[in-house]
Amino acid sequence: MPKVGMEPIRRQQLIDATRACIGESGFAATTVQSIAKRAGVSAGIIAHYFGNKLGLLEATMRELLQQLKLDLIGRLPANPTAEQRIDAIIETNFSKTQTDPLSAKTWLAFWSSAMHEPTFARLQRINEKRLHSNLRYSFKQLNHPAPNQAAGTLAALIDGLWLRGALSPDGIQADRCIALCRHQTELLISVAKQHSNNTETA
Amino acid sequence: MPKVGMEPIRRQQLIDATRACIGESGFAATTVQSIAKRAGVSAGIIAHYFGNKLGLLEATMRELLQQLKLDLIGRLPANPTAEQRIDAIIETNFSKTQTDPLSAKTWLAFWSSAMHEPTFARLQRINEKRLHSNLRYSFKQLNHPAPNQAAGTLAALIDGLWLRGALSPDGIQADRCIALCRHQTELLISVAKQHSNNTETA
DNA sequence: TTTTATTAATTGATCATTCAATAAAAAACA
DNA sequence: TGTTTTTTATTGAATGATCAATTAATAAAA
Repeated sequence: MPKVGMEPIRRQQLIDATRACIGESGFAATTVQSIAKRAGVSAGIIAHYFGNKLGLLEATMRELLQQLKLDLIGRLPANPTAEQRIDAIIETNFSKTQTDPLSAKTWLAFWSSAMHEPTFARLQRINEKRLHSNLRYSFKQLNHPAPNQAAGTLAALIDGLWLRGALSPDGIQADRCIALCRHQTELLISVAKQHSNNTETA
Repeated sequence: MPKVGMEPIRRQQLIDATRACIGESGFAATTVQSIAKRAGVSAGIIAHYFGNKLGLLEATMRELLQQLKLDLIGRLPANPTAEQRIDAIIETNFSKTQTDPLSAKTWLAFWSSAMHEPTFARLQRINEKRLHSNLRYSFKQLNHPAPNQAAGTLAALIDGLWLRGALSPDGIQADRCIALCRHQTELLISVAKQHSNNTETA
């Protein structure tokens, strides 16, 4: 049956199947057999395209991160204001593609594996730092007196809502999470404005 | 060698060993062999006291939850004010016993397993609800206009700081987390007070 | 003599990886 | 153009390791 040029097709099929398996059954129950079966190919092909199981898992996590990155870029207007940037970050993190139960479970599975798998830990840390520095930059623009702290608060709030949603039987309530994050942002900005007024009049 | 009355001793040894194994090597690498070895007993004894591996894991998670519960009770003064109650909750969640890297990793491992293991999911949900309802009750006492939302925010912030710390190479920075949560609580209370004034003068 | 405590070895299942075999397609060659 | 060789794509079976659970055996204590 072999046709030429299957590599990109098979790679994508296998990555998709991996996401589906992890989301559906978790990391522990995701075997190369179950992935191959879902992708409709033989298990041996995984070694051919990804070297081994870890290689496939790494490629899968990379794609999740890439998707998140592109999603944010797509939501950012040209020359965004600080408020717009924060808003785009919030919306991206609670977008449909990120909060459907399958993706949410896949993310959390990778997060917990990152504790003991250096490959995942590295990727996870890059993502975490990007979120934090994007937020910090925005709060700096808003003259927040403690941009680092404000960014840490909002980043943790996003991750926390995310985690609680992933573990909840109802899944992530995106609208409610976005509303909560927006409200929190307003709170943090109002603190920044009060500070601005105080230093101006001082 | 058998002595009588070993049951409580062995149970505790095995639970401790399980926590240590999961915290050190993660869920995937924690086998009954590795637990038994660390506890200095034979693997067969696990079946004798806990039925099977899942039974031991469940007992381990129960102990983590119990410890958290007792920790909070110990920190609550008699007839606490709402502020005191919130403060005790924050301090408990970032206490030494909860934030040392081993415990943090063990918690996160159970959280992610809860996605696909109903036994863990049930226990995790009970804990989550207790945190939320404790906070909601306190914000209600403070006349916060949206106690449910305020509780959701602080609970998510706690979990988020917790998650980010568990995945960070530096571990959980308890002091910083507590300071952040306190600051957030003040923010939320100040909103409550403004609301009180508005409704009084209206 | 029965109960409690414990081990070490066995069993059977599962899993990732490797490997030999197969064949279509492409390239090299005649 | 026709033929041979090489490359690419794929499978299914084997290999060997690992693991949870079971079991038979042992012995102290009641």
